[in-house]
Amino acid sequence: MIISEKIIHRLILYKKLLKNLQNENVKNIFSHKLASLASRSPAQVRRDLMVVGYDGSTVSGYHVDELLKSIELFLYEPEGQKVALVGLGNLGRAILDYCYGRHPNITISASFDKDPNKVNRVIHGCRVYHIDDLEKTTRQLKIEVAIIAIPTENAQSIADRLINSGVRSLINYSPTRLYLPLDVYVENRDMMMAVEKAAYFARTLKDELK
Amino acid sequence: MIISEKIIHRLILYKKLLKNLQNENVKNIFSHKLASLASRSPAQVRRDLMVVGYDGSTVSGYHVDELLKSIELFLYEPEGQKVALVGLGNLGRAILDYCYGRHPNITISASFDKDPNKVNRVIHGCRVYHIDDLEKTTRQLKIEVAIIAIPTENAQSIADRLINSGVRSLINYSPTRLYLPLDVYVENRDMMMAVEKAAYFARTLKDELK
DNA sequence: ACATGTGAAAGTTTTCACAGCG
DNA sequence: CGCTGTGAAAACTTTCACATGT
Repeated sequence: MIISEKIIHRLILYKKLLKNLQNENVKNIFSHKLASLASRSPAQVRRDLMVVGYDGSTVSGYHVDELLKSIELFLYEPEGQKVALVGLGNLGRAILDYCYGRHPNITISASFDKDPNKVNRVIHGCRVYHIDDLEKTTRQLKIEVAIIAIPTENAQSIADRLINSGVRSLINYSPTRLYLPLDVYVENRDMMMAVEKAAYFARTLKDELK
Repeated sequence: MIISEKIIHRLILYKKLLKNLQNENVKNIFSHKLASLASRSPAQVRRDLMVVGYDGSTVSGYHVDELLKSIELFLYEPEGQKVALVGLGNLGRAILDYCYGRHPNITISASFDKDPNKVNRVIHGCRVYHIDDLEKTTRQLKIEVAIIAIPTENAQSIADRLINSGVRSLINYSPTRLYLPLDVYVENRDMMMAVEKAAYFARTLKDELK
């Protein structure tokens, strides 16, 4: 079966919400409750959970720990996955901070910058390499996911170099649109585009429901 | 007519691409060319452009300047819209940098932080206010769009305060999920969730086409 | 009773395919 | 011709509604 990006996105959200519930010592949850936490319909939650193959009980709903385990099993490589971060300006630093300690299996293991003052430092367990070592390090660490956090221009050439070094998935925070092979996953996160969209809906969403 | 988020997103993308073309002095463009720049199908581009009500010519395609003008007319409030930024850590600074000078009509006009060393400074034309002045300043400047760039916990209470001060649209970079009235637009941009999604597709997108 | 899992229906988005035109 | 604009079809996503289980 081929599973859509939307479903994956929601599974990751359910996982996050379930983790919160676990911390609050909630043991079981019904689809309608999880749905309301995720701002979705109960039917959608149930259908999404079909893909991970964990069955709830009709009497007590889903067992939080078990469901969490099933979703994680479905989503993640058990041996862990390494992520590279290109660009250690304000944005790169923020990404390191926001992601640090959030996931046991997925870690930002290398970052790259051209500033010699940053190279060789270690931030949140992530070593900073010179950008010239991008190919070598990426291959050595078997990195498959990369985050581009440089302001512009050479984003495309950085992306090409990453893909040539074995990276299969990119998150692009630069304002440059990237053109890459079709079997590479790219998520574009142009910050200005997000603001423009929000501005449009601030104008038009005044009365109608979403 | 009610226009979907997806179409708006693509229109903003077309606009950006057309701006690039304009800078390269390209005068006209066919739907198939714009489509390939946007990684979409020509039919989709033509259908999207229907909503802005600008008709291309069958002989030379779309006139870049005219089409750009039509899209902008469709998307933006002519008097301009003001954006608030809450949180001036690394992420907030990065957002200011990435958005500065990118849009004539939409500007980040106020930012908020609790650090007294930051308050009253002006960065890229954006004045920093103390977080206690959030309500007053937001109302005074008639701000309708806000960006939440604080790491966690009180994101919900900041969001509530923003909505109570007239904000209609939010971009949430915090890892906290926000619960707000249905007539408020929220875009959640949890950075870790993006990485997790990318990691999943790095594993599964190895051979199949997207 | 009440919640799950799911076939079928409804709704939404994308693509096809072609009339019409310079 | 080779393009646009668009009705109609196809593909995809969400919701409905109910059989089933406890």
